Amino acid sequence: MITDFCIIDPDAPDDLELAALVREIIGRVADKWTMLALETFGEHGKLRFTRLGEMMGGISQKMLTKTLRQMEADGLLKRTVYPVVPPRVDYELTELGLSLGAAFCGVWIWAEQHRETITAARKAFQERTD
Amino acid sequence: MITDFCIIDPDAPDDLELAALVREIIGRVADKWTMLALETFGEHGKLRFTRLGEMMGGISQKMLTKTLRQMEADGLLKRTVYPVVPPRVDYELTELGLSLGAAFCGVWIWAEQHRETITAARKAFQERTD
DNA sequence: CTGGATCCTTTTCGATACTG
DNA sequence: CAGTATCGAAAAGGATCCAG
Repeated sequence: MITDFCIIDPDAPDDLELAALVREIIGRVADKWTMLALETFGEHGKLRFTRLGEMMGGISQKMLTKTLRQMEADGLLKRTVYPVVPPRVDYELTELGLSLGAAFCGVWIWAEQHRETITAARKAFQERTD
Repeated sequence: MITDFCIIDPDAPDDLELAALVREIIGRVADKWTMLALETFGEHGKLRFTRLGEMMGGISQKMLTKTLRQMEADGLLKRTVYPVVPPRVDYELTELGLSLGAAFCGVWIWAEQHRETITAARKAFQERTD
């Protein structure tokens, strides 16, 4: 499937089911809030719920909860609950989460490197379609 | 921003505005249909509207149009209209589009390599939260 | 402090019908 | 063939209130 863009494990199965799974996985991790969380954890390491929300900026607590649950379910995040009152919960990336952050670097770098080209393309397209 | 995951151009500006732009760009290109289109073009090169829709499978013509317009606006895609009847329109990736496909390889490979780990994590999480 | 539950608004998306 | 236009269903997302 990906063979035109990159060298890939030739033994990897190449059926529709796998492609669907891979896309489903990417669809989840490529989520706006997931990426932002990944970035925030990458910068600050272990974080508590409220602090994380502040660092991410603009996320509602509902979305924060949902994002964290999803990342935890996918094994990207480790959640540690301290049985104290008031409750304290720490979140930090797992090895898997860290490796995803690394994998995403290619795209982040691409976006940074080409941001001006893209902005220019958008402007040109905008003017072209009047 | 990304400095914890990868080595990055030290001269790159590092303000909130840039981060927002980069995230906005990634949010667009990490879209499900955009990624699928990228993959399909990577495999088959130049394609016509209807043919592309067939190759992508399951996409509505409305979403196909929207995805193609968006990619074209961002400079990922070149659209060629032949003034014939019935109309013929060819789409193919630009250099920028190809480079994005390459950048996404890291994530695709990550998803393929870790698909079983993720599936297992999901199952474990599911059973853990009963 | 950490979230679950609820309500409501906004956005997304598919299906359908229509045009040059 | 390659779209545009429109409608309604469904999902995403925000705001608020409440509980352990």
